[in-house]
Amino acid sequence: MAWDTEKTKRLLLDAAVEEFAASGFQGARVDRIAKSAGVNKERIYQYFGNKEQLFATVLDCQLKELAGAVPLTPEAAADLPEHVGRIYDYHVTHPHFARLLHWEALELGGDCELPAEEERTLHYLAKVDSILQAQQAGEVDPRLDARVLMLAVVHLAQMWSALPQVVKMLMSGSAADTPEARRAAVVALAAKMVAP
Amino acid sequence: MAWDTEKTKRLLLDAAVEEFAASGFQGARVDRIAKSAGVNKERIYQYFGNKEQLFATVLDCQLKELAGAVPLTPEAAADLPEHVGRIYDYHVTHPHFARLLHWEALELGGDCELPAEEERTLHYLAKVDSILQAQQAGEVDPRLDARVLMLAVVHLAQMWSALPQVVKMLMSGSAADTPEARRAAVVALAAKMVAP
DNA sequence: ACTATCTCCAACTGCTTGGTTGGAATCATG
DNA sequence: CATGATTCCAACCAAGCAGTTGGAGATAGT
Repeated sequence: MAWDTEKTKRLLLDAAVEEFAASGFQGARVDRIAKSAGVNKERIYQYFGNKEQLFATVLDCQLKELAGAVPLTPEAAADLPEHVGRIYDYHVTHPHFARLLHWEALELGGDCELPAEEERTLHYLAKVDSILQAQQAGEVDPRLDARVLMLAVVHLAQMWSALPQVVKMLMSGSAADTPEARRAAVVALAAKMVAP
Repeated sequence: MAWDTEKTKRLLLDAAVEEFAASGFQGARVDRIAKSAGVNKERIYQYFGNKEQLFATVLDCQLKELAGAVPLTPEAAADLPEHVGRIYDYHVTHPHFARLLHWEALELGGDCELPAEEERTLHYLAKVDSILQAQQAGEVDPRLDARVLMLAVVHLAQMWSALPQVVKMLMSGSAADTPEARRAAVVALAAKMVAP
């Protein structure tokens, strides 16, 4: 049987995404990644160097994707609340992305060089620019700083996934608490926030 | 010299708070806690059982405190934006509390029994009640679900501390980005959100 | 002052884990 | 098909870690 090193690499990366999203860097076990990928552990060191570099690779790929996943074009910025809704949808279908983002926040913090920092910064700044245009077009309250607004959008959109334990304590046993209601709630909140 | 076991306990707990806030459960080292408290490691096992129970104790104390730190009385709920400002202040002066909250989110999640769950739930529900009263008094938009509003308040208030790397990428090199401006921004956002 | 009990600590144990190695199987090339 | 490079893997290693132990110093009751 022929070797398929690309496939092995991909298997490892996918397994690593799962493991790191679930347990973070410190909590992740290299053995588990290898085992769940059905690949020998040693491959990780040949392909990716070591655990730290594997983590960096995972963050690099996934967070790049996260920043660009729901594009905020100038047209999309005209309806910022709906955009928040779409990010919310993205978090629902890709729960490990938000987790990686938070692991990055806690384990790396804002003090050191980040994976894919330049590229992600550009992504964010492009979005800020779209918001600026929407402000000039009168579709978004021009009194708010566009960057602050962008940050608020990010946080509103992940309101339901960032602190599940708080959600649990607040929402325990509410029949009306459905995914659709949650989406509608963040969209409504965003709408009030950006209204001119 | 007389023993002062209470003091040793407190030294250990304080050191544990620092260590767990900085590194989470998996990342925290029992040796480091003991060393930074200036106490022998074995004391931890005598006083707190094991690492896990120490972590639970730390979360229990600190998160109880966090939930009750900035009380949301019915009167305070009348000016919800200013309340958000006060929570923001609290996060600025107690940065490890928010970190513990996020470590709890990532490492425990919403699926298992939480430390001090009942007490914290009561804290939160009391706050929701205050918001409900403010809504009836016409000081807060009555169309929004009070619990959702509470969740949004929590998230807005920690907008600047939860994802420092995103803040960094968004705000890099902005002279106008001061603590006062940040506070004013979250207060303004909250004001628009809750306005009837 | 004697003894039982509590507080403290240095050194130790055993397991987990990141990382390595030596060699077998597979492939590409001349 | 011979040779050298590459992919794969089981077993191994050393370090770091949570948790333990045995005994020394301090205290309180009698």
